[in-house]
Amino acid sequence: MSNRSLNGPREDPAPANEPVTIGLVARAANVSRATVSRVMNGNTKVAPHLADRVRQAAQELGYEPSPVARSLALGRTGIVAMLVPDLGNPMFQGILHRLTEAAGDQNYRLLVADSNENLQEEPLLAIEARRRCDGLVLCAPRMPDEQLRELAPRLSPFVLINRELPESPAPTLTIDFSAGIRDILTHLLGLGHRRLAYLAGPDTSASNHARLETLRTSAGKEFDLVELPCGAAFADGHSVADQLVDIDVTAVIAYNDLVAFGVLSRLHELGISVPAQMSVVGFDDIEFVRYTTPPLTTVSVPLDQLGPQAWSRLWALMREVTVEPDVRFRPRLEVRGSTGPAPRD
Amino acid sequence: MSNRSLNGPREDPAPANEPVTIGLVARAANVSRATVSRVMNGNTKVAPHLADRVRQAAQELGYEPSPVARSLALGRTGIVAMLVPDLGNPMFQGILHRLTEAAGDQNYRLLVADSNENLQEEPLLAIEARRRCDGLVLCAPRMPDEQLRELAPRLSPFVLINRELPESPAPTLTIDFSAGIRDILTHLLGLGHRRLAYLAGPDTSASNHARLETLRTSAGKEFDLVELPCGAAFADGHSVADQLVDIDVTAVIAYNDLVAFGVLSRLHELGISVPAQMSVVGFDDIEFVRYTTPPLTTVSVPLDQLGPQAWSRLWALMREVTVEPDVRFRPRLEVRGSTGPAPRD
DNA sequence: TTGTAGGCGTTATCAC
DNA sequence: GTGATAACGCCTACAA
Repeated sequence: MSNRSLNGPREDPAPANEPVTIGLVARAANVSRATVSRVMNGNTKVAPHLADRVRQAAQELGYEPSPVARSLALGRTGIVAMLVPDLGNPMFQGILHRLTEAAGDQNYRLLVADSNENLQEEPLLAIEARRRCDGLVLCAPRMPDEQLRELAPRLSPFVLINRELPESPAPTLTIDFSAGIRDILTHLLGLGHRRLAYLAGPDTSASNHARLETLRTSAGKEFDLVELPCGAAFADGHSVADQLVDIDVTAVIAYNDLVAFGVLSRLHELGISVPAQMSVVGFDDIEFVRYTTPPLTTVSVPLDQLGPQAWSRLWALMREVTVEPDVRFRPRLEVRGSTGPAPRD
Repeated sequence: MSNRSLNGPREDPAPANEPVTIGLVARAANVSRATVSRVMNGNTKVAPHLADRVRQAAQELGYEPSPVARSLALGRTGIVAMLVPDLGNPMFQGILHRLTEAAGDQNYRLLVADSNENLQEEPLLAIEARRRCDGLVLCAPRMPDEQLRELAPRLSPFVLINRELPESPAPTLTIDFSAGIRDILTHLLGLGHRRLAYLAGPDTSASNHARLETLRTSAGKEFDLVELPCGAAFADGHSVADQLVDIDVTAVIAYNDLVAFGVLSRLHELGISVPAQMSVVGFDDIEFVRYTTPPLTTVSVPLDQLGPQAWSRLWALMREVTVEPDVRFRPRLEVRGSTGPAPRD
């Protein structure tokens, strides 16, 4: 049993542990609460000797304004929220990192909500998160357009990340997945590959649809396409890799880097050499894939920019100033060691 | 320029866009605000027909209680914070993920603060984060004992993660780094390695000290130890690997998995075969290292448990009930493919 | 059961 | 410049 919550011997005999509020400081400094408030915020001018008294009293009492009370009085919390579909996905790590950083520079804090891919709860979570703060960065790639649209008014101000929403009422940051796929195709076809596999992500995923559509419309003439249901995680790639050997493809396009990494691993276990026998391509360019063996050819999505760009738009929205235009990030093909000429056979 | 912030044609002609508060609902339902409050919270009994009127009014007006106002009135926010030294480190991803999940089950949200390894700001950040919510999970492995100790009263209730603090006033979850190192040594010595390198992490890192100390006290009799300053990131491992070839070691112990991964990658580039020519060991067992080539031998730290365990303690603290005892997690050696018998030479 | 009224800790608008 | 005083939106004794 812990005794940590027991009170030690009382040290302050007098004030019976009165919570240290602005009123207490005011009394101690013999001024009004208004004056204490002014000193703490430094906006208005107050007489130097009074200010000193206040500061000293605050110091001695260990006073600090209550953020909650300030939030209520000011009508703003100094917090923004970000909702992600799966905190476990490394993709979000960079976004969160940079978003926290950017927001922090303006003295805003970040609340993170994780819907855990639970589409039922997502709308409520978003609303709740939003209500707790001043703005929202929403990443909900699986939410139906219609639902998102009717949700929008209750989420504003917010910025939308990593998904399309035609006629979006909110600033939107997207990634041109189609362009990325086209780059990959050009690359692989140039290497002589004519029969490709696509390891599909979750079929609720908008970005998976975008990839798939581009692939399907391109397939047929120059190359054959085999679609394999897979998923979005390491383990999915790892376990799907066995199927690859049977279907006679020379190159694999994975839904994302995690999957590609799993494939790489499994192929190695199977003794299939990459890229000599099989080329593998990822998507996202999350940090560590340049260190895989061989380093993964992938499409680099500028994840690092997503955070700051989202922040600057949200910041503009909250101040009601002009918002920068939407941007659709053009991914960049990163050719590394996991792709090579198609085996002659 | 975006026209998103312009108001569309006013749709509600009557109530001049009055903010929808509890008072509005009360008027609409023709009851007192107290009654609305009671209905919304469902604690007290109110007459069914009144309750219905209230619910309907709330529904129509789109009313939802303000979390900020509730927080002020109730004296609790329903938020907990976690402070991490570097959100970019994958190690925290799992912790955050699970912590968010566990807290969410109790309807608590998570605020995340990232000190970005800035030791100056860290105390203020911790205090600020804590004040915004009901409790704190603190991960500050570089903060001096003394400072943390004097900070403690202002952070309470909080739980301490991933560091030691003798006589800690807060519940503490630590990892037995020494034991992990000892396991690694036993493993490597058993494989015949007699000359090892340690790639040191940041020298402000408490966990680095723990590892180092164990290594140093063990070294000398059975094996030689070469310490190489390195760091905590992929890139650090990658760039330090070149030095390994010159110092004639047969095995490397990396500060963490990231570093080990970087080493693996560089060794492969250099044509040095792992484990035939060099064994490599990591630390942490972050998710993807089982997929490296070869899969990384590492010490598995039960990161997944850190989040939930931290939460349950914080939860207990906040409710002022008995707190579970501290736990020092015993890491488990995961022997995979990156270690093997020392080369005969 | 329901309403009245006061409080949660700040900030902001007034007079002085 | 400074101090009352009224918000901010909600909750909860207490009284009816």
